[in-house]
Amino acid sequence: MPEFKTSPGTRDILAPHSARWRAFQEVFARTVEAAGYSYIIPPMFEDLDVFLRLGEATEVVTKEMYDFHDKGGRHVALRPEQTASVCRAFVEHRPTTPWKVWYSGPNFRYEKPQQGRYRQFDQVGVEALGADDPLLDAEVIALAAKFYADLGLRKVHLSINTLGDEGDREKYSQQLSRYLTTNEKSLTSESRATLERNPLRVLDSKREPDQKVIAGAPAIRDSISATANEHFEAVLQSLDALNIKYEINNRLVRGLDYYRRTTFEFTSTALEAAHTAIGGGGRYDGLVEALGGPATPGIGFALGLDRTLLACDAEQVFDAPQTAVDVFVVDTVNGRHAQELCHLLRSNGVRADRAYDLRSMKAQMKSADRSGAQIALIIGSEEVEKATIMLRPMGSGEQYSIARKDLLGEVRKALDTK
RNA sequence: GUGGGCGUAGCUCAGUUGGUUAGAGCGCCAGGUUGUGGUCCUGGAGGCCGGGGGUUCGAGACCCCUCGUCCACCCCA
Repeated sequence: MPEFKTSPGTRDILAPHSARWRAFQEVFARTVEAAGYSYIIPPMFEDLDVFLRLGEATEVVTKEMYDFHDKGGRHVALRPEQTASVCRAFVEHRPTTPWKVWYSGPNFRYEKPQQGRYRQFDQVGVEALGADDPLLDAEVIALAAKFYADLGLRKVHLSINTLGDEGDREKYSQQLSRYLTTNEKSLTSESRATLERNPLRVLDSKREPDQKVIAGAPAIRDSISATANEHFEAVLQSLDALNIKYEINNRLVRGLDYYRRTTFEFTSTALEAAHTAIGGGGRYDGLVEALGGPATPGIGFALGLDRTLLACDAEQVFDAPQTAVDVFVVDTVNGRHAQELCHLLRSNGVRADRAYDLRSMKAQMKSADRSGAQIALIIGSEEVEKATIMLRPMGSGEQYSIARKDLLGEVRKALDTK
């Protein structure tokens, strides 16, 4: 057993999986940049207070933060998500609105790891700040849906809800609290504890006894303001116009307390177990203000790479891309011919690799096979004498001699006909 | 954070009621083929049986602790 292993909830991502990750990020970049979102790279840690603004009832903040004091005595934390950082960046730089950005990178939450749940986990996402327009809500949701489709996913389910405005949320929270308190005896002890902290979160409970109580709970849509309701209607209408299928789920509250109005979640129906949630987001119209900026509306979403890729596995789509070289050079003379040929080929845009330590031809051919190269170039003493190279298209069982000076042309020709 | 399953070779896993030098397949290396891979054959390397303690004449198997991992809850991506 090795002395050192990765920390719990972290892991190395090796080929071919790593190539898939990169491709994933590239597809995302293409999708959102085509909609006018620019790339932002926020720092991985910030002043702890930035994240505390996410809400005192948010478990991500209260229980799962990776925080520490740095050598200068600052109390900092690894980011648990990126929305807060983006809003902080907005306040710090005051870009013109609407400010539409996308990001990609790791976040950190101190949780008990499971499949699809890591302490360091990657998300991609977008945030759009400075516009109230319900059409923007629909655009953001449509963008996420398009991205899933671009990956090839079909079994993605969209749930949507509105939490009303700040006052509505509070009003509903009290109303719900009254209802739940009345029925407290029927709730599980866990939910009774949750009820103390944040009544809205009780709606998330999947426990049987709670489900019965929740089924009879008042719905938030009945207690939101006319303007918030109007906003929600407009979002739905726009989604209909874009032909995006959704299900209104008035129990959907989500774990981050900053959400106002529109909130949504994508689940994969191809996945089972606890990690079906592959992405989500919503409006957070009070967050910029909470971070000391001017009242600025905002909306965004984040998708988990791991879970989305698990969904891809389940649907057997979005395979890892091939990263093979084009050519493998076998040199049984001294290795220097391979060195020079590789250099020449690479300089001319041909992907080339070789073996080292002057191993036997058999061993080098085996490496050539494993490399996935389409052709092997073989150089032995005979070739060196005649200034030729043996060109062997892999898989054909045939090979032919070419003049060394014709290398580039012959290689290109052989690659083309493949 | 709570509860449960599982930790044996690089990987996937066997390992009888505790009994001598711990196995297989795949992968890796070498040879069969002194210039040729993908098939086949032969051989080889590679394990403090997750770690620590205990029971026993004897532990990979049993007990305790610990760490890791997986599953459920919780939370969420």
